[in-house]
Amino acid sequence: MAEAITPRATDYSQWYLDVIKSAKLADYSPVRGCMIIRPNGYALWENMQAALDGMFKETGHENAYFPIFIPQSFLAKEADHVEGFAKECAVVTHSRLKVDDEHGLIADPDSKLEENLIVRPTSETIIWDTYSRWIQSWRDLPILMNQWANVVRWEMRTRLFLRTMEFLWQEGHTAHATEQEAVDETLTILDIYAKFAEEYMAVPVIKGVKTASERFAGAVETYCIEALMQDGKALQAGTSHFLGQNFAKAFDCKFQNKDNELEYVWATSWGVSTRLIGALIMIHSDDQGLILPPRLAPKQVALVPIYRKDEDMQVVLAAAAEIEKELKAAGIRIFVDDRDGFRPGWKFNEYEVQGVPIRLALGPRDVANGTVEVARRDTGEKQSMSREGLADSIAELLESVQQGLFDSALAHREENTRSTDSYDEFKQILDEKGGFVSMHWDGTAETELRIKEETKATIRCIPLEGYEEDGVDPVSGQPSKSRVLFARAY
RNA sequence: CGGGGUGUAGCGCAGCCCGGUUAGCGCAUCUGCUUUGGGAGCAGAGGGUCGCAGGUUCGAAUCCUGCCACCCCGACCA
Repeated sequence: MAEAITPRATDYSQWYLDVIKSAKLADYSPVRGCMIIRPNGYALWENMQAALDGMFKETGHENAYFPIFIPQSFLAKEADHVEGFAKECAVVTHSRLKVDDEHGLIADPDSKLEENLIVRPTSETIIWDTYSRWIQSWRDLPILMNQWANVVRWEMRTRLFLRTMEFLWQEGHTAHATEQEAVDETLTILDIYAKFAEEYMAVPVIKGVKTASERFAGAVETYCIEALMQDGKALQAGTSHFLGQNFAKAFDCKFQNKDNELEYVWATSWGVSTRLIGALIMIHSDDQGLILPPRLAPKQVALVPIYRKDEDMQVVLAAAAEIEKELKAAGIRIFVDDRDGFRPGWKFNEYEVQGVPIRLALGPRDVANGTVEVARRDTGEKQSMSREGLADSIAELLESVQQGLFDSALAHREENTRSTDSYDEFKQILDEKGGFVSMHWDGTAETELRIKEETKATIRCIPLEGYEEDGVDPVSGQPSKSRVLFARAY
């Protein structure tokens, strides 16, 4: 046994870190809280990017790129925004190093910058400064823009993928002539996020609205998708913000409308990050390691050739090459592991730990019989399949794995979503079972805060659908118009 | 920032209380032979400023002082 993965039941946090390490997704860096994304992790991210990017473009968005440095003064322009981000900004103050006799290498005092630069924690400010120059007329609108970038937030406590000081994400920033158009955009993106999570990641999500206290700094309304992890904790998987005219006012971004009047521009911003990889790991994987949904898996199928003698090797590798060609032609991402210095058992284990959805084993016996051994990672089932029509069988199996992962994640969420009208029962559910708890809430920040302080549970969202009903908040005794979803969260 | 912990080979650790030959062990690595349908076996080899800086001592990984870093648990967050 090279490295053991801590079982989930023993220590869920350690299990999560062990899975990342043994699947070679990421590594720690010399700098606290930063993460090295290894090829296995990055390939996964690239597949996520490709799918999302396609959906953004289909809905009329274009990619651009803005600088990593933002003048410090920009951050000060939107009051809520600065309050939200000021405490976690990396600040660049000098432009040079020099060797000092006493202290070694130091920032050269003579190179102190005229104005400090902030390493972007998000790009609203620099983008709205730019939009104020780009937008004059209603003809300049809308602007539907996205960027793939890295951002830095100086977090106090970090966790690989879930919260790192630097992370990769996409941030969309759109500008509109009317409030309705901006709200519609916010919801269009929310739908894209939910579709991506469910159809590609096989992660069921709940669409909802954040409460005022959980809202993005500078937003009028924050919409989100929330997912439930295997340990019963919730994770915010993506957010889409309706920014109103807040940033337009802060950066004096006005346009002349068809009636010849000056109006402030309406805004949205939205993002998902490498945190999604964390969600993927926590939702599907098991004590043996990572489990990847086929649609995002960099390797969908790994073929392990088995042979003893040299003449067997020739025959087996030739058959493996045929299978490879056949499956590739059918658009399946297959990898033939013909490395000689590793034994089959070792390879079986490697692909299991790395979450490859389907593993094929091909030995002299199979070649003689015209079969191949097929093992699926999610259920562990093994079967012998005929080489006849193999590409179709595998494609079907991949779909079945994809659907199976979604179904079991959904079943888990449903089993762990409970409704209550009693605060005592609410606490009991959180302590004994975890998961989502649906309860009435009077809509006040006071009650929300009290519940958070007493139970560590937060309102994950006010779901968009299916939770409206008249009732009473059991904590305050005040009337309520809708249930909301509470959970302890990452 | 508060609480706890850890720094010794690439990784994981022992040794430290009670100072004393050449600082050990497991995994990994390299070489050779045998192996190959579920993480191979045997034999050999390489690899260390014991976190950093002072101090005590004939002698410090070990005792003392100071510093630094990282990890875990809380408050904050995509």
